[in-house]
Amino acid sequence: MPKDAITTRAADYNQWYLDIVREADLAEVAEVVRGCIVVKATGWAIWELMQRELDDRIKATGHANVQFPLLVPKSFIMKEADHVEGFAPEVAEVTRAGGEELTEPYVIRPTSETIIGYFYSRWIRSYRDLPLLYNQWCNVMRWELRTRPFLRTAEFWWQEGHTAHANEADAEAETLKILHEVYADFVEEVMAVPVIRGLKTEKEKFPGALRSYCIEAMMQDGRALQSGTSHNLGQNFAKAFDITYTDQNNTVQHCWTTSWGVSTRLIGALIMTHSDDEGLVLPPRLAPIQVVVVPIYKNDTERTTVMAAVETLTASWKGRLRFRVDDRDNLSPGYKFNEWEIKGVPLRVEVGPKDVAKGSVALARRDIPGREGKRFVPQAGLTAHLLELLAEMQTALFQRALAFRAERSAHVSTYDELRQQVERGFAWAYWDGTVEDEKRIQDETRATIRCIPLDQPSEVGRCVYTGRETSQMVVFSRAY
RNA sequence: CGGGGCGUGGCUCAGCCCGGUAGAGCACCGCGUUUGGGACGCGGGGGUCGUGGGUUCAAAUCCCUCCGCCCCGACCA
Repeated sequence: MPKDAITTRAADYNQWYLDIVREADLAEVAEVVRGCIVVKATGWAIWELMQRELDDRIKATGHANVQFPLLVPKSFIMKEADHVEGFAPEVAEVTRAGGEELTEPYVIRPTSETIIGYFYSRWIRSYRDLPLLYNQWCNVMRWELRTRPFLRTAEFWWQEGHTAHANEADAEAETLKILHEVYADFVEEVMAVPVIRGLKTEKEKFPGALRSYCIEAMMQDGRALQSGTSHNLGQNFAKAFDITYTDQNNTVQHCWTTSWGVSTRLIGALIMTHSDDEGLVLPPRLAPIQVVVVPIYKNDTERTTVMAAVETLTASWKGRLRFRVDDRDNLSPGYKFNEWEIKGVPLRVEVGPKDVAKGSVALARRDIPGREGKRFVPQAGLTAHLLELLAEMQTALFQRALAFRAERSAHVSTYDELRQQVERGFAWAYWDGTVEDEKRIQDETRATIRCIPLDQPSEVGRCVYTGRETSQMVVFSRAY
């Protein structure tokens, strides 16, 4: 394998990203299906680990999993005005089946608010049926014009939660609970990716929502990646689909609904937050293989001794560590070192004849690439040491990402400063402009308001664009 | 969807301008020597040159169609 298989970030950030996806064997562009990818074994293993962590949190907050159909009657999509406008351009339709034209075409779900709304209207009768708290794990399709593996593909995999509540306060509480207890908690604790929790502006909110909340992360090129959204849909979908209930006073009321989702895009966020020019870097909690063992030997005698030592060493790992012993006989150790580095395995243990003699192993950590991250440690107490190191790396990656974001963030008070700051990262600014102002800024700077952070300053300042006095602080950035 | 670039063994590409026997490196298979940071020798297998059409005695090469990919913009989880 050529040494220059991965373009450096400095040379071409986009190409670097594509190289990582390919070299780490996460996914492949499915050339025969426009805009789609094949998620390969390693990529899917990461997604499964993500799913498990998210699913635990979704259930811990009282939700149950269900599955709705892939196909949605086209008329359903048309029922909520803003929703139609938002999604119409990117839906794929099924117009023929069973060898005949369908009387009503189906769309392949771009999201399931409408079909779920239809069924909720049949299921909900009384306030006693509320709240209704369901989630589904599925694939969806949006016919995107420009696609990139994980970040934007025509088909992607996600979870979409859909809940119905008796009143606005309950729906709002649900929306925020998901944002904090499920999404932000998962992304920061498990992915080691720091996020800003915020509210979307009118311009950026979900089509059909009353309010959209989001978590925004900063990638290593300073651009923002929306990593999760949670929407308070108000009564918009309830009205479009007649989702009503009878309250304690025997009055018929429209429900308040929410929807929220995170997708395989998170894998893109993971790559672009932690990885380096050597390859993928995975936080230990999401690494399908946390420790790889590379045995080193020159002949069969050495092989036997070394493999016996490896067997003893790893005996207590089962169930405590996700590990693999790389006993492939046709590749040199050096090749394996590089391969596992490219694939982002957090820790590598090398066991050779000298180690067997000295009771040591060589231990390399991925967040410090090359020989620098390598040291010799005693075999005694190795398991505990590995577990400690994994925990330490998890924290170190988060801290490193946090420091990077801080370094690339700045408060700006003039439009000129804003223009300059969005070239390198997040620009925090007081804001009291209109949707039109926001569009104009996007035209001029290619940056948008990523969110209105939930933590707002107590002081007032002057709007970076209009100069009006305001207490509202927003974050501008270029985004994926 | 606009502008630009590109489709040739699995991968990266040469060949195309100027039509005439499909090539290289890496990867793969076999044997042997190797193995603590991307090993080496010898032998071997593998390509309807993206698709469809046209021109020609003859097309990877020239012309048209469609499909796909990459980059830059506009739109989006």
